[in-house]
Amino acid sequence: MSTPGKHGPETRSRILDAAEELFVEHGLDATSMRMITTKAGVNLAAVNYHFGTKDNLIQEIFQRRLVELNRQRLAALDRVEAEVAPEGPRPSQVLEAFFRPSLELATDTEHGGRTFMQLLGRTYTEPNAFVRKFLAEEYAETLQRFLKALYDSLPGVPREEILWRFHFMMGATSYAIAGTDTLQLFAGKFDDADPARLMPRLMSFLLGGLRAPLPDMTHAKTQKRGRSRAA
Amino acid sequence: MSTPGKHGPETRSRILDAAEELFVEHGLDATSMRMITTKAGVNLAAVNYHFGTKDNLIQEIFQRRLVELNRQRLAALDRVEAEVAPEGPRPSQVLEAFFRPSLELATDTEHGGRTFMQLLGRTYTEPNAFVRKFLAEEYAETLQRFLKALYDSLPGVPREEILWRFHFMMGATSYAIAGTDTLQLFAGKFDDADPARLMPRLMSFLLGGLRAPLPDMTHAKTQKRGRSRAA
DNA sequence: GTAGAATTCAAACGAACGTTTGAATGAGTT
DNA sequence: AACTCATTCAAACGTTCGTTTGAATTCTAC
Repeated sequence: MSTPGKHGPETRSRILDAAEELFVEHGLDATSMRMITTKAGVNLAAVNYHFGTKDNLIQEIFQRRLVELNRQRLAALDRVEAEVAPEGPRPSQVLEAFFRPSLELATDTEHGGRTFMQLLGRTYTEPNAFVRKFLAEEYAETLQRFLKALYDSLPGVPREEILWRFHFMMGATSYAIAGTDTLQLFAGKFDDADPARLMPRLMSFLLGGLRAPLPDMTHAKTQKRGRSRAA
Repeated sequence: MSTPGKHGPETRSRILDAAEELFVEHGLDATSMRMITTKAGVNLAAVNYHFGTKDNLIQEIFQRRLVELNRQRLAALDRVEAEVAPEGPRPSQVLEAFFRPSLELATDTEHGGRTFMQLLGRTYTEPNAFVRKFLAEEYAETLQRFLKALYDSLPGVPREEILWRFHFMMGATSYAIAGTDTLQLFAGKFDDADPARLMPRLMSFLLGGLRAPLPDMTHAKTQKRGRSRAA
């Protein structure tokens, strides 16, 4: 079936790399087959020959990266769980295991890692049903394990709150990676996008948010206006 | 045929409402003129007649909401600045002035406010150049005033750090509004999407992140790429 | 060196896109 | 009544889309 290339084994990867860049630049829908094949320097029909459909191409792009990314995340979680056997890992260690691999991938400019992470961040909110479906499948196991680890590391905190805060953290991280230009458009300056400095900045913020005092939900149902107390 | 013999100014707003919903559901590109006019129950040519082009329609949808949203934000900032004349507002008050109007708009299900805020959250990362351009223009003044207020409320904290954290906060908020279904896909349960409970949850998280200890950047500078070298 | 499979290629496919057209239809004015 | 002007309508415009086709080309193996 998928017997490796006889002719030019480069063609497949040339397409993948070109498509990845174009998807980041223009979005999934706005990137046409002709743009991809032109940039890759291959024939138009090559995409359908090697990948079948455009959706399949998209799926392969995400899979080749996500499988490796989540493998690293789970390995990191295994590591910290093995280290601190008795009491289990601390919340900061769980967060590090989850977010550091993605930030390190976002640092890699040589192999397109940064390109892909920008694409991934944008795709979390992509309405495309096909994309959302396998994104959920690809993340299911990883999310489940990390949420459990986070629950265990924060005994006494309602799981619903942890889930929400994990949601917030993923949003902050995605924007940090995907949309440097977003705030750049907004705020002007912002020349310093050095990803090596991003990690400590983001981790401080995420930990501060995760460990913030729980909100007072006593009259949250009807509350329209009013000042939630800040510690 | 579809509208029995009546001419009316409804056509414009019918198109706007239908388009807003469809843009949220399928994205800007994937929503066609024919989908919009069919849902609105108007003739295909009506969009071009009333709005000129599809891009103009998109722009009008965002403008009619964003102008009002940023007006509310600035009014709220004026209010807190007038109240606490001498020492200036506290960070929590600045954040409230910025984020509460958007969350309240996201609560409004009757007039499509929630629909629009989901669309807006997704659009922050939209590659569409046309959309990004006027989004930046529309936000320029508001962002500038709020960043200044935030700088003043946190004397001694490097502005670069505040800018980053504001970026993180916008990311977390956008995801909280736009992508409840994102985490829902990931995590399963999550039935409770009551926006009235979202506000205190989010504010606690944001304040915790904003006031987190500053990261230690002592040796983050020189390290460019991964840890290929042992220290 | 020739058979046969794998890959590339130029060309075309039908469908869907945003937009334009020109005639039909309505309400308001004189 | 007739005229005006804004709006609606069915139909078509040219373009681009993702995909398919069938012949050429290149590689592998005998």
